[in-house]
Amino acid sequence: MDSRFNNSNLNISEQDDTDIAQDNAAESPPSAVFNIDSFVPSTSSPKRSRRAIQKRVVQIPIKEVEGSRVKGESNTPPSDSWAWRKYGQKPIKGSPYPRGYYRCSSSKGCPARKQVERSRMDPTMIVVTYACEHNHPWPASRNHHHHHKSASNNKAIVPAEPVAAARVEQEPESKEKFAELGDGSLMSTAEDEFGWFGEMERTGTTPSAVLESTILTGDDTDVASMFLPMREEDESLFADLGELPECSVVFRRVGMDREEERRQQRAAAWCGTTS
DNA sequence: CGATTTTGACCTGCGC
DNA sequence: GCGCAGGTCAAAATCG
Repeated sequence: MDSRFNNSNLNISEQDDTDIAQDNAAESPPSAVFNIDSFVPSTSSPKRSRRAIQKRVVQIPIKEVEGSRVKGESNTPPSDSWAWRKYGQKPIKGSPYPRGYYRCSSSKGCPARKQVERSRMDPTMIVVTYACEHNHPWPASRNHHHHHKSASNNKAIVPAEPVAAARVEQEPESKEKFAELGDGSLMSTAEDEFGWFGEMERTGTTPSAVLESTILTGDDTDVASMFLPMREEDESLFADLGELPECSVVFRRVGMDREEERRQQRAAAWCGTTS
């Protein structure tokens, strides 16, 4: 239906965090499509938590990122407007490409994280998953001053701020499923539920695709609020996203947690403070 | 010299 | 209970 999202180049998928939120997943989709793991530190028990987490997935053509020259052209995180510090990398089971884990370095306790990996389906695409708390805005980009990439290794990561993201994964074998998802349910849902979805396109950002999802855990009370249109914060987030390379796909996920606020509060404080 | 990346070890959730 | 996957930590190495 949405020709815009119909590009075979883009793949958008949504994952169910149901697992995280609830033990019984109505249907556990085969590992096929996407799996979103909780970005949340294991410290928090996945069972009933209330922390809200936003996740956004962005797909960017490697071309745009062409930062990989000598290094391992595996996954070069596209530069956004925030600062990130890589804290890990792991090979992913069905994918020939590793996944890099980044943490926001704009502000000290910033909880924002992001994962960067090459799309299995489209090796030409880089999938970036941003994750952050729903309630707190990303820290101000600290790289405002110097915005050159850290040349440490050829990596071009400019300070970026965390947004929230979801990770997109695709299975080589279950492309069909994927297609279905991307095509219909998901997309429509997005459109219906979120007006911004459409706006984004208009904005001229021309992202390949955008997806937003809300993850609820335990309570549905907040669900409503979460689903509602985005707030200022969200907007800003998007604005930031606008900086992303053209054809990018953005997904967003929101989840809620309950305990663990402590940690987050701290973090939030940091980020929110905009130190 | 400080900020980051690299990389293997460690930890946790999940499925069998 | 064990092993697999995925995510994070931490120490050493690098970059600027």
